[in-house]
Amino acid sequence: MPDGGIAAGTRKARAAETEAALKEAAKRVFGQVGYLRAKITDITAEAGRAAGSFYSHFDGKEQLLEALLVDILAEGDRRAAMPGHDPDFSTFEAVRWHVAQYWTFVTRNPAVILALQQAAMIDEHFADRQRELLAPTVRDLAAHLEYVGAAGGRLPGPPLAVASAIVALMSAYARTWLTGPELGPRPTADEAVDMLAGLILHGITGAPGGNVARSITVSPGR
Amino acid sequence: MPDGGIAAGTRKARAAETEAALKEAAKRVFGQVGYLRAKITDITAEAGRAAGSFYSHFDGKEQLLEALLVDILAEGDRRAAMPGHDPDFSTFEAVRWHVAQYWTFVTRNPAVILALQQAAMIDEHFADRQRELLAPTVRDLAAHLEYVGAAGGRLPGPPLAVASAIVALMSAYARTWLTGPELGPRPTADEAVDMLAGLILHGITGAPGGNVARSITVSPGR
DNA sequence: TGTACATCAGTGAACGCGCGTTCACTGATGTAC
DNA sequence: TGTACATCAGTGAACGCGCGTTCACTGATGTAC
Repeated sequence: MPDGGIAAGTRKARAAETEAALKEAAKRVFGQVGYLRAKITDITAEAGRAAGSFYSHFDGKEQLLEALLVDILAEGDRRAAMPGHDPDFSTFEAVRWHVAQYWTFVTRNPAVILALQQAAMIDEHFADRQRELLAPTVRDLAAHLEYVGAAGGRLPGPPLAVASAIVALMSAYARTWLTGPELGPRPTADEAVDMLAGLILHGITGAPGGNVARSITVSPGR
Repeated sequence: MPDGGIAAGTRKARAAETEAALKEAAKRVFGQVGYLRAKITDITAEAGRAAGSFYSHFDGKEQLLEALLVDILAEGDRRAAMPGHDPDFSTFEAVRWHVAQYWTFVTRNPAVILALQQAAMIDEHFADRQRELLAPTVRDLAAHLEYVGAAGGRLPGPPLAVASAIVALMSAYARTWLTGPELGPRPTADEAVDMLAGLILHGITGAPGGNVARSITVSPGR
């Protein structure tokens, strides 16, 4: 970020810089006051620009959120090009891997995820967007669960319904974890992931807990 | 509800009637467009009253929601005066009983619950209120889980954290169930409760499922 | 390389829409005598 | 029981605040010759 005055750069570069500044400012504002309460002028002020500047880059707050979503999805796609994972869901490691994936995604983009959750409450478009975002995870989980069923395990319900419930569990718990405060002491990210994986695999009756060697750790959001 | 014109009743009765009409209208409007998008004039129109009438009864939308919360909590307290339930959480029945309790509460008051969830996103007061509302359930669950731990079971984490996750699971799944649409076919209320109870008790590896005799069924919201 | 004009990113005061909130008014219920 | 006045629930047009959005303007970058 070269300070203005020295090397101003081309027009396009300047515009791109402002657009990026607005996006970063929006994430900070969303993180502080949430999407619904965030005013356009909060965002421009945080970015150090005039109010009118906003509309040279976005049509409105919705379009800005949409742009942020596209950004994190693009990043997610890059990450998705990964080696195939273990389909055997009867091992703690396999389950934990999925939970950790999800957890990393959420903690990397907390402001955008929270913004989407809020936007989805009043805007049908973003409600759809949220479902789209979670659908691949649900389907992937459901496929694993069918494997469990085929291998003789007894699921508590149809694979798709159980997968939905598990995703609901993860996103809801992630939200309470992100926004706190909770009743007890807040678990660390690794503890939270261990607990969720244990709960998903074995419920409340006997689970490996956190004392199993981990091949995948949760990377902290930077 | 005697129609106006015949027996107008006393002033107080008339006022109480209007207040009740506003509350009922609010529930309908909240159910249709949600709390955040609901306008005061939507509510008064739905109740068949003039806009100004609203402020003879409530100071604003927040106070109206607060009144609705007090109503359902009062009803909940009446219900709470119930025979003590089985503390042994290793049986499917005991777990299912709790899930069914929660499910009944939510499906009886869907509009108010959804409104609270929305209000909690932008209003710290209602965020606190929501935590207050769930805290007894979390603590009750945690107590049961300690019992499980004492009886030799191995929990996936500290009782309070596991209880939090379970409550998060129930409320999040209830919300997707209420607001739909989901990916697969929507389970019935009994199926949903069976699945949640099975998931909580045994996770995805072997659970009684729905083929166990039920002592407590879910009463449909009327 | 230099000059004149065009284009564009960004500015911030002003505009105006939507909606919460007020208030003078109406008609009916309650009270005093 | 009857009359005159007070009080109150409800009305709906009007007001005004907050905030999104516009737009005439500025100074700098790009282009034409």
